[in-house]
Amino acid sequence: MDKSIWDLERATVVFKLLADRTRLTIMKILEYRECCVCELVEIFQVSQPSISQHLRKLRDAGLVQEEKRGQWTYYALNEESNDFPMVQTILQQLPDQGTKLKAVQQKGGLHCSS
Amino acid sequence: MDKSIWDLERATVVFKLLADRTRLTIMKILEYRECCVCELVEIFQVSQPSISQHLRKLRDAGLVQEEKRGQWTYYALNEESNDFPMVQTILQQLPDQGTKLKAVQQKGGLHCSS
DNA sequence: TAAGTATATAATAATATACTTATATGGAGA
DNA sequence: TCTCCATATAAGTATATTATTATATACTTA
Repeated sequence: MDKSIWDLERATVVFKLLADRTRLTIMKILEYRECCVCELVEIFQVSQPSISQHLRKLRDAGLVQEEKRGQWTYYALNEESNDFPMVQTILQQLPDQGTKLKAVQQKGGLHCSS
Repeated sequence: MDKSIWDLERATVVFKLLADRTRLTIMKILEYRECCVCELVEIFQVSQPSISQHLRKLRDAGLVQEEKRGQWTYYALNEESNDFPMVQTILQQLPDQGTKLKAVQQKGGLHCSS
């Protein structure tokens, strides 16, 4: 359990990032497991650049980290972030989004190793 | 303690409202006690209409409730809101802002009964 | 090396946000 | 009633946000 006090200024930054349906869902999915960009593109009804831009915002703020493996880029929650306890506390309250990921896996067609 | 699961869509709405320094601070102040508009105007470095507009957004979303008493309008957290548990969980993590209110009281000059 | 796939970036457009000043409304008291 | 004070609303402006399409980059494999 998170006992820390959140910096108010920092909280507004994090809230702004989470105040978007796509980004908030991405974060909850990443709480379930790390994830390749192509999987996220499949899940949402928006273009690939749009997903990339959302991921960049989350990464610029340090909320997620990227790791390139071969042709693919994987994103994961950044557990080293000072904001991680805040993020975790919030994500824990949200309904599971893992099923979205499973649906994409089921459907097949992606070549990433997830 | 809040055990409820937050609706994801609703969470983005609340985060958007709290993703502003002024509004987030107002909410934390109102957690301390209900408050007259004129007190809030004193606390922040923005114009009175700006405060009114922030309050309206919070009220339109049901996060706060207004009550007119005589010449003054008092705002308080709306504990009846479905979002109140979420709001409360968040506010509890933020640093106290009650001192801002006390500073205004000390300074005097306001005629409201707070 | 050519072609295909995965991802990022650039440019742009539509919309939303948050402030300002000016003005309206409505209660309180002389 | 006239005026003052508290608050809300309107209008305008600057900036931010989020999507799109077009294009660039980089790895992979034939």
